[in-house]
Amino acid sequence: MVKILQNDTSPEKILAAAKKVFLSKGMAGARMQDIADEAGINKALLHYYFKDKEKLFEMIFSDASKQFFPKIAEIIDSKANLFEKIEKFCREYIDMLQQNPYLPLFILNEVNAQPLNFKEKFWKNREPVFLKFSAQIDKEIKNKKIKPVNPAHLFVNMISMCIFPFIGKPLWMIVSGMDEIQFRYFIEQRKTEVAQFIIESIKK
Amino acid sequence: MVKILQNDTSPEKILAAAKKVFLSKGMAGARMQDIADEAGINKALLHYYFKDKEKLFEMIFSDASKQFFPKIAEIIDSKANLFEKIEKFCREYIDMLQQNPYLPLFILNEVNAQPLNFKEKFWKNREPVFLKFSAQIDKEIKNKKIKPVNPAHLFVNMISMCIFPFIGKPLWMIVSGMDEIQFRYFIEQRKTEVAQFIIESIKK
DNA sequence: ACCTTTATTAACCAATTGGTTAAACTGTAT
DNA sequence: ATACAGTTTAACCAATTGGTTAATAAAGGT
Repeated sequence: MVKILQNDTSPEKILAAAKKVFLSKGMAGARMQDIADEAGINKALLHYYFKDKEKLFEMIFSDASKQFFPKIAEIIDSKANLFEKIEKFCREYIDMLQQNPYLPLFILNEVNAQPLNFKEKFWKNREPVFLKFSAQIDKEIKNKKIKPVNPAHLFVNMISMCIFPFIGKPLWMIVSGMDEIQFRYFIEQRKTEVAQFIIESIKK
Repeated sequence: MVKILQNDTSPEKILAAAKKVFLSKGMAGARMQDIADEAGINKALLHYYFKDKEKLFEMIFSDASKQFFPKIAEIIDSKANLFEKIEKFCREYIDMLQQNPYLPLFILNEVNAQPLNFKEKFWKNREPVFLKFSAQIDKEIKNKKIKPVNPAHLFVNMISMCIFPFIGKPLWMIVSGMDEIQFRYFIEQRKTEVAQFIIESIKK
């Protein structure tokens, strides 16, 4: 079932189609013909506007990166106290992933496939977001606001619980017997459940 | 760098090579010629012993499933108390993943790509592992041993924190600046840290 | 109207890739 | 030695696929 996109310029149609195909099939599984069909245009136009598959993929990946990463830094940098930040992060990040459920698997597949390529092209001049987070945790520990926990594990735990359910969605639906509507509600709950779970664990 | 396997029968060499290639490249990215090279044999032998790419892939996937899933049920079913079970699960499951770090991304990519196919071929007659876990949680809540938590979220949280670090490994190494040795130590810590983090959150 | 540039397409091309074949090789039983 | 079954290989084949080309259509300026 190919849904042809209308009302946009050709490059826009191509990007929308490429995003859809690359995010669900990945670089290796995506077919240029499928992207052209999805966009409702001739395959040659893909090369006319974007040179080749790799360039088109990089375009999509770059876009996806901008959704996936800056959101984390943005909240870590904000001026809320720790618990508020944790709540805000879990709520907003899970919400963003709910609207882009294929993002995590897409990004992580590519980073795993070519870590060095990713580091050089997409991780130059990034803010040291984890160091900031870590520093704040250490401060809160020193001020006796939270138990002495390892910031690295806390950070990874939080990220894991936010992201993984989207990667494991179809498996979890099979295991739990949930349907689409129940899963949607389950994710809705997690927007507050995850932060609560974390805070319960680290609060004094 | 192709390392040719020796001392085994051809089918064994093929399976070992196929596992290596499929787990790191996935179905779409894997090449039959690469598998043959890795096994140090002629490509035609792949078809002689395993018919075609799909059959060979299913062989590997079936094997991987047997590592990935039964381990969960095994521990959930054991006769320990809840906290011991959580500790045992996190320790043993993370340990297993440490020895098979590509397993999660491999399994989850395939399940996401073809959920129905997975359900029919690999999830028939499985034990209702989540229901058992859920029942035990409800019992512990009723007996006032732990806070009233939602078993579904608890289960997904635990699985997420165990599995995700292996999917996000290269990204986390870039973000945190860890090298291989540090990451290994980080995982070693998580074998106890994750369970502790969970128990701190739910204990009364 | 006419020309020029840009956009779009059908047809085509070359490389890759999964899979086949027929011949050669290896070991074993007679 | 010979026959025979199972094993292995080089060469080949057909389909797929990323990418090109040359011709056509559309748009814009004069």
